[in-house]
Amino acid sequence: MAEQFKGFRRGPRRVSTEQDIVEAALSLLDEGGVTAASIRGIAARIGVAPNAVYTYFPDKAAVVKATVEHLFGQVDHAAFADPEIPWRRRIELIAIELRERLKAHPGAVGLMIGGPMDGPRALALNERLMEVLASAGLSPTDAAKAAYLLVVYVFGSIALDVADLGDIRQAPPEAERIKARQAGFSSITAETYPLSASTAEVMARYVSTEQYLWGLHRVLDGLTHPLPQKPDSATAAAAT
Amino acid sequence: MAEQFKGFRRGPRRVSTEQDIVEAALSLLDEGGVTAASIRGIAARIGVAPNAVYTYFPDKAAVVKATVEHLFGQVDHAAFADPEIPWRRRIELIAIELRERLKAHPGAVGLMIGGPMDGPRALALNERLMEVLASAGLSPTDAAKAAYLLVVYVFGSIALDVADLGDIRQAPPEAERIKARQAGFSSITAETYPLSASTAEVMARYVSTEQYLWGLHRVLDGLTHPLPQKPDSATAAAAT
DNA sequence: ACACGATTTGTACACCGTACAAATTTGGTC
DNA sequence: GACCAAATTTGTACGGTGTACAAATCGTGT
Repeated sequence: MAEQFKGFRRGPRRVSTEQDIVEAALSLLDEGGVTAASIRGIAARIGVAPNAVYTYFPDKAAVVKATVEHLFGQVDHAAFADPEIPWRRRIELIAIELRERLKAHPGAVGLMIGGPMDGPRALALNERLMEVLASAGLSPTDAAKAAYLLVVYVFGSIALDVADLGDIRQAPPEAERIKARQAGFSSITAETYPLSASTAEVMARYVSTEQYLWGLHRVLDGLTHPLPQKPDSATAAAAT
Repeated sequence: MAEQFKGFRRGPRRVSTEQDIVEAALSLLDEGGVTAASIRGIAARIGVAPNAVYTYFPDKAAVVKATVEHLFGQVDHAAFADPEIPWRRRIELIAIELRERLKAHPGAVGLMIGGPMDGPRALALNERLMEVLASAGLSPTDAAKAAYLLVVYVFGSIALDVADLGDIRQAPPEAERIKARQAGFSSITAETYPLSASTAEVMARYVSTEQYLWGLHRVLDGLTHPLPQKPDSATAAAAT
């Protein structure tokens, strides 16, 4: 222990640390989106030259990675550990917590989807999920697969929620938008597709927490009560 | 009709069209990832000055949008329309088709997650899905919600599949990687989290089509056979 | 007081998206 | 065939990005 700590932090540490950088990145992300979270912007916010960041992080990717990890660290695991709460409710609570935590930083969500979710805290979340599912009676293998499925649902849902689904949410396609689109790439979107109005409505409506939880429970239903599989349809296709 | 077509295409159309641009963008995306698909790169591939692209597209975002739409256009809808095939198998077929089509262009997947999926072809896909679910006996409202859930699962699954999950897949964290990480952002990842080896194993294994379909069918199970809801847990939380 | 090492900074390079005006090519009209 | 107008391409340029390199600065142990 004493030997481990021998090499003390030296040098002119004035303002910046890893924490400062990550926090600056997060705040910039919230204010101005992904584009605002630049190395130069981060450095300017801390009051430091851009290159100073490279003392603590080798890459910008590393900064992003650390920021994502920082977000995962804010997720409260308390509900997971409480054995008083029934397991389904526990998962529901953590799904809500995760969603609210991530939706607080929409810019960051775009960063982790397709990005680095392999940090220790992100994996720890998956680990806890598996434990809960195992305690619900699932076999270790099924619990692992189920945990992955749940993660997919939660993140996929949040991603599509936060995503820029264009102007579907805000307004029906007016003539102006159509004109602009046709001017932009006419030959590609020249064909017409039958589109009912309900599609846009549903996508606009699904952002609610209520429907998020509805989907979550349908997934849980399928996990805990899988239907007996007929050998002719799904299994046959999967075996190839 | 005749009046509509009066303004004929004039001018020196030598090499570039919307199609050429999109195809160049896609090929560059496949070869070098997102960073390679730059306006300058696309223009260079067609043998044109970078600015020439802006004749056909107002933005780079428009190019991305068109590329994503182009991908959706490659998805074969045939299985959807065939009433001979049982509906569950139809959904399975389209899920496989979509997955294979998207996995052929991993770089593009990162583009659409959190990106523009509001094109006519993307919406048409959702529309067909709703039709199949409705024909399976679901009410229009439930069909709409179920379609959204399925889209979330399919895209979330593919996204996590294609995503750079770090080195989890490839190798266990060796001392070298740990050292590099600690050198990069020591104070943040200094804490240790309990991590079982199975987490990494499961994530590494789940890329298989078999498990992708397993999850799909569990979701379908939950959709077609939702458990009777107890008023104390989920519904109470959702009502708030 | 001195030196060492960690940290910060200045400068610079290659790349990005894209705005603007000038040049080029084409089709239709006289 | 000459001309015009419109569509397309290009040259140049600006501000932005990530980041490599060497020089300068500062805190700390001896």
